[in-house]
This record gives sequence, C-alpha cells and structure tokens, in this order.
Amino acid sequence: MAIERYNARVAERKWQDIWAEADVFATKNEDPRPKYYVLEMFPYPSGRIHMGHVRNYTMGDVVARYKRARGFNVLHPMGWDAFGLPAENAAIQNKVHPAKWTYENIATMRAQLKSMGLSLDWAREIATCSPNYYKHQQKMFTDFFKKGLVYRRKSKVNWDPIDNTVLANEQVIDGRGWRSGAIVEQRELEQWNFRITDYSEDLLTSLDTLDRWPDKVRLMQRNWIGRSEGLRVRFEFETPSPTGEKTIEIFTTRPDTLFGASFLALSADHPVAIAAANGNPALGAFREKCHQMGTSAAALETAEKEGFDTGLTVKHPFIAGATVPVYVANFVLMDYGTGAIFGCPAHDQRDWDFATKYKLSIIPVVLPPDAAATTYSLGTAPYVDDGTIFNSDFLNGLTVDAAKEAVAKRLETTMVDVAPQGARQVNYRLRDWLISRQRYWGCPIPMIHCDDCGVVPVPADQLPVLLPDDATFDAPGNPLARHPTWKHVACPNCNRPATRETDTMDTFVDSSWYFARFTDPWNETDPTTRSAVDSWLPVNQYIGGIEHAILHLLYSRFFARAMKATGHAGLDEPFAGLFTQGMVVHETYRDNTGQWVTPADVVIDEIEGTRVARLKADGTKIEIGSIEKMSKSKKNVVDPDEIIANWGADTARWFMLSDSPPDRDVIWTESGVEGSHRFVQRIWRLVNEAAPFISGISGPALVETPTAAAMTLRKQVHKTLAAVEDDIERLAFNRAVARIYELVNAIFKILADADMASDDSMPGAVSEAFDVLLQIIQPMMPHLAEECWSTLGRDGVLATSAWPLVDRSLIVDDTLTLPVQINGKKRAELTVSRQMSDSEIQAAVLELEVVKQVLEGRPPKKIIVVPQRIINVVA
RNA sequence: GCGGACGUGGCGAAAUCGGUAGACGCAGCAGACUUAAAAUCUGCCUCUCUCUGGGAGUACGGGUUCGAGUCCCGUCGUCCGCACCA
Repeated sequence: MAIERYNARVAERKWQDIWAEADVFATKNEDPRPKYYVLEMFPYPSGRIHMGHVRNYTMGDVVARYKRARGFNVLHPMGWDAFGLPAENAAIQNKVHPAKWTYENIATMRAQLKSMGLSLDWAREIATCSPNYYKHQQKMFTDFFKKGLVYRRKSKVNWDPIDNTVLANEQVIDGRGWRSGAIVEQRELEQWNFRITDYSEDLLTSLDTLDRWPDKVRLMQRNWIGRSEGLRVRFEFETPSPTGEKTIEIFTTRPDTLFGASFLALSADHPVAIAAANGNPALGAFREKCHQMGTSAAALETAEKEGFDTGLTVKHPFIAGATVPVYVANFVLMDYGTGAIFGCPAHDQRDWDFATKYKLSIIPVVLPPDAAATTYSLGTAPYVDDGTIFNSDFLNGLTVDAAKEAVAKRLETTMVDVAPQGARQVNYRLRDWLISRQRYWGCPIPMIHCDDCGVVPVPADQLPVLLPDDATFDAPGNPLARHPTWKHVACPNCNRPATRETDTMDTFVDSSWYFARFTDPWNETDPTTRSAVDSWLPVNQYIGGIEHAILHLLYSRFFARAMKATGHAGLDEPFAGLFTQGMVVHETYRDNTGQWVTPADVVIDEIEGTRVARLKADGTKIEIGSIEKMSKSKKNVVDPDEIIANWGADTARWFMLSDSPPDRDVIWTESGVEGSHRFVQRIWRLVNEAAPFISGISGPALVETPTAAAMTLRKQVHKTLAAVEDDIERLAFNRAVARIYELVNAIFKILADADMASDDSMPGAVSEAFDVLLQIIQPMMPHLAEECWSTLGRDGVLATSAWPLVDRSLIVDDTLTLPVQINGKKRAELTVSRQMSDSEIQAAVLELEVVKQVLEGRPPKKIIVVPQRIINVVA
C-alpha cells in the first residue's frame, strides 16, 4: 500500500490550532517549577518577516521547546519594536498614519510568525508604540530624572536646513541630507541625555561576569567603553592668558614623554581657543573651518591634520626656562579628556605628522631596548613601543611604566596656583547617551518647560503623555513641535501656561527594557512587578544579531542598572547568556542589462560540472554573482511565506538548523531546502511503514534476552539522545541535526534488514527508537513530530510531553575498536574488551602481523596506550 | 593604522582533552525500479602512484611531541569591529 506524502500545509495548521486551543504555551508566573527565560530580539514591524527572523526565532524556539520538555517553566514571549522612522516615512509617502501602518504590519507579521509554529506565549505580546507600554517608559524617565540620571545639554547635531530637521548619522550621505540633498550643518541644540557614563567602570568590569556571552561581543563593548588611565597636567602660561586662567590643563596617557613635549594642541571649542580668537580674526576663521568639517567617518579619514599657532606659550613643567607653543588643532576633541593635549612627536604618529608639518622640534626620550643613547636617532617614523627613558633628567634610565609613575608622583605634589600641577585620571571613550529625537513616532519625553519653574517632569498621575492622533506629516520638521495645540499645557507646579517637550525618545530606549516588561505585561500601574521581574531576570538565553553587539546590549545593561537605582528591578545584568546568530545569505543574479534578478525567477542547471542560471520565464541566461546578505537592493531575498507555503514551516526550520554552525552565516539554497524536505518525507514514510508493528507498544517493552540487532539499535538511540541533549544545550544545532540524520539512517536500515515478525525483541526496540526520534525532533520540526506521534497512536501532545531519559548503561560499549599506529601512522585496528588492562593490550598489539613485520623481532622502543582512544607503537 | 576572529574535499561542514581527518548534508557520477519521468532504493565520491597495496594531504614555511587540523613562531589571505580618544 502506497503511503501518502506528508501534507505539511494541512498538518501544520492542524497542530497550530490544537496548541492554541489548549493554550499549551501560556506561561504562569506562579508556576513552581524552575524558571527558564529564552528571548529572541524582538522585530521591527517593517511589513513582512524575513529569513533572518526565521533563523533567529527557530533557534529560540528549539531552546524553548527543549527546556519545556526538560521540565522548566519556560518564558518565551514576543513583541514589537514598533516606534521608529520608517513609519513616519510611510506617512509622508503614502499618507497613511504611522499607527495604522505599524499595526497593520504587526498583524501581518504576527500571522507569519504563527505560521512558523513557534511556542510563544502570545498573551504577553507587547508593542512599544502602545500607550500601555510607553506610559511606563515615561514613568521611568521621570524617575531617572529625579535620580539625576537624565539631563539636558547642548549637543551638536546634524541639521538639514531644507527639511528643518535633525538627521541621524546614517541619514547623512556624503555630507548631504538623504531626502533634501541639502548640505548638512552642525548645530547645537539642547538635547536630553542619559547619564550612562556614571556606570562606565561598572559596565566595563561587569563584562567579566558575563561568561555566557561571546568573547567577541565583550571585547567590542570593552573597546567601546574605552578605559584609559592617564594624568591631567596643568601648564602655566608664559604669555598673558586670554581667559584669566593661569594654566591650561591637558590630559595624557604618556606623561613619561613630557621631556619630549614640543607643542600643546587645543580643540577649536576649548575656552582658551575661543578667547584667543577674540581680536584674532585669522584664528576665528580657523575655528570656523574646524566646525564645518564633517563628522562622518569618511570626512575624518580624509581630513588633514591642521593647526593654528595662537602665539601663546606655556612653561614646561620640568625644564626651567623652556617654553612650549600653543596651537589650536582640528583633530583635538573637546569632549574627551580636557580638550587639550601636549604633543610628543618622537613617540606618537599623529604628533609626528603635526610636528613635521609645522616644523616643530622632535626630541626622542624613549630609547628602544637594543639602541644606544649616544648614537640613537629616529628614522622617518616615531618610535611608539616600550623602552628606556633618556634625555629626561630625573626620569633617565627608568622604564616607560616607572617614568609614568615618577612623573605622576612629582606633579601631584607640585603646587601651581593653589592646586597640584598633576592629577591622575581615568578617562572613558564612552559618551552619555543622547536620546532626543525631533520626531513624531516615538515615546514623548514627559517634561514641561515653564518660564517660571524651569523644566518640570510630568507628574505620574498625568501620564501617559499621549501622541496626538491628528499630527500632520506633509511639512518638514517635527510634527509635534508644529502641532497647533498639543504642546500647550499648564505647568504642573504653578499652573501657568507652559509648553511640552516636543522631542521623543531614541527607539533604543524602548528596546532597553522590553525584556523586563514581558515578565508582567499586565501590570497597569507600574512598569514592572518586582516579584516577577526579579524572579524571571536575567534572561537565561538571549538570541539575536551581532549588529546589536554594542548599542542595544550596552543600553540594556545601563537600563538594568538605572532601573535598580530607581527601584524598578533588582539586578544589574539583564542577559546571563547571549548568542549572536549569523546572517542568512544567498547568491545574487543579474541579467544581461545588469539588473538584479530575484531567485524566485531563476532556474539553475548543472551542465558539465558548471552551474548555469536561466530566467524561468523565457530561458534567458543569467549571470550568477557573489553570495551576499539577503537585501532588497540586490533582490537576493527569499520570502518566508512562499517557503512555508511550498514546503512547510518544519522544512524551513530544519534547513535553518542544518549544516552551518548557528553563529556563522548560512547560505540559503533551493537544493538545500529540497534536501530538508526530503528528510521530512523520509521520516513520515518510516513512521508509516513501522506503524503496523509498533503502534500498540509503548516504551522498549523488552523481552528478557534481546537480540544483538535490537541491542545495537537501542545503543544508537541512547547515544543519539545523549549527544542531541548536549548539542542543544550548547546551541550546536547543526551537530544535533547530523546526529539525527545518523539515527534515521540507522532506523531505516533496521526496518529494511530486520525481520520484525520473527525477532520478538525488535518491535520494542524500534518503538523506543521512534519515540526518542520524535521527541528529539519535536523542538526542531514540531508539527511533523506531532503528526507522527499521533500516527503511532501515542497519547497527548508532544509539545507538553517530557524529554526521554538516557539509559547510561547503553551508551558505554563492552568492546572497543582502537586504531593502532606505528610511529604515528595508522597501520591496523585492534578490537579489545573494555576491561582489558594496558599490559594486555600491549601484548595483543605485539601479536599483530604488521607490528611484527616492522619490529623484525626487536623490542619496541615504547608503546603508548591512550585509554579508549589509540595505541601508538614506537619502533 | 589599532584590536579581534578565521583559513579543512566541488560546496556547507564535523573532528569536547593533542589521539583513526573529512561524520552528516548538498551537488555530482554509475546502477536498480519505470514504457518514460518524478519519487524511491543501491554503490562511488580529498589528491596521487607502478592500484589485492602505497604515498601525500587541514592556506604556506618552520618548531614542540610517540603523535599536531588542534599547541608555539613566522608569512600570506579572508572577514569583522574601532578609527584622530591624546
């Protein structure tokens, strides 16, 4: 009787309905079992899910289903990162309200995710654009404000003078606004900031505790925070000071090279530079030039180092009578250190470039280890490595480190104008987090500007500050700022007319605490419920893209600390385990006019070993290009909906887990999908073939003396089970997949070879094999597993059934086949019993024909027996 | 420029500790079944030689070791992050 092919479309819908009806993935906070929180980075509702989502959410779902089977109370929620610019762009282009656009996208994408059969607790779904979510965010903002974690400050922004709007760095292309094409200006605006730098040191040192994070991500964060230890040094003016201050303070990490100082360089925004420009039009013009310089990476890279001699001079701290000229330089940043540096051209590339250009002296003070002080001279480059200090008075002979210490000690105790001349300082590259956005579709910053009371937070009982529904998007600028009535409000303090803050928050704020909200999204009065948030967090396993390695993860770590400081949560680190998955990539195709062609329109043949692509429609030859990240611009995208409709969700899920290690990119190929689908059908066929023999049996139902064939199968089943457990625990899904293929191949062989009717130990063993197989594929291909489970007449749904137990006695073998090497090359194999001693094994090895031949009667120099592994005879 | 990761068949890869290199999948080749195709099944599938056997082989060149894909040094290449942070 022919077995009908597995109909994924029908079966998947059926099981999704059954799970939904029984509400099997709902999670209760009161459940007493041990908790496990698995979370994938929530999506931006762009319109449709893409293959990257399929991969990300498949991985998370495998973990969730596996942990559930292992007896954990699993929290596996989903939500929407729903504020952001694309919704506003859609409003401008298509005249559709951002809310309507966003919620329609959410509806589409929710249905797509449901078609994947993910084991999500949809009751906890949140959208960050919902007032139910952002009112809590506003509450926390005001709490942060009261704790001093929020402040306002003038900051430089990219300003588009045509659209009258602030642009994100990504919206500035070649120095011009992406929409208007206007040359972007740097403007100073009052902007809201989170004081993330309060936690610089903690965010840095706590990275060491995150041992279940990829080293790569931790390193990236470490570099981003950028701690450096140095010395602030005050140089006394020799010329009159333009500001009245008696000194200029610089920051350096190389105080050991002070004797090589040949200039000071100030930022264009340094107070001394500003003051000196008064009455010095040329310097004023130079400052102006510095301001016009773009902030983009490209602009910085090409910009040449330039300076302007202010004519001012300062005294060298150690060399009596020596003076140092003061420049303003375009490469010195005002917001790092003190906005001023000293230059030692002999030992720093940048200072070297500057000194060469302006013909300043270059005095070497660090001697390389193998150089002689009397003959040493620099070549055409600075010497930046370690060495011994010379040309430096009291530092001569010291190492670089010792000299740093000596300089610090001396300057700390030298008084200049009632303060020490030097002070040790730790600096961080990390800046405070600027969250102001002059946008409509974001969380309104809940502050009110009152002429009399200043900036006042909106009282808790007046939250949320709702976005107005009737904003207009047909003019440039911030819709909130130009709304006729929205911003006008009474001051909460004095009740006089005041105005609302019209900035909204960076959408990274929304995603910095959503994982906490999931723990009790039903709390109407507070952002979090302490009992829930403290027991669920930290997230046991967080899974997402490497592109969030720095910002999202760092901001979330900051938020956890800020929420702790304001009593909204009780822990520092939000994510105990982090996994960054690779991208989904695909070949690219182009027609003879150079236009990109989408994979769905292409057929591939192999002609004499060469792959040839043709247009499906008319057979036109298509050029096969490089493999790249799926992107709309290159059209190398595959639509998850089509894949699921054609092959089923299980096939797509299985493919995503196969072959490539999850942290690497996976190449999506049509033939690979076909292979995955073949496997789905193969399991279905096997189950149906075996069903008549085993459907009544539950468990191994062993006879007293099972046959060798039955025992071999049972051993393989339990070895596979143990290996798959291990693989899933370490998210090595590709290895688990390979083990499962092996098991299915073995079952296939047994069904073909064994005589089920006459070997009465076989039905039990085969039955057990299928039970285990279906349980271990359940996290990966849940619908197929359920359908097979029910075909075999098993009780209940697999989604809620317990993981099978490994029988440890079955995973150790009584006999082992060990490779035998002679002088490190494999020459034979030797089958020994597990109990055999080393000396017995050695004796057996010497009896082997090949070994005798090589030794020719002589005794071996050595025999190395590595237990359970290998034998090496050294002849 | 600085920092980091990686380099294994035609392709994706596997090889927890230094112990049989290439499991598993994809592609390909040959065959069976079929009127035929699809599906399915069987076998082959690193290179090479004087082929019932041997030799070489994990980017390249050295080293440590009884034994190296794995450890160390150097070279080349690819990818990623940061990029005037003093």
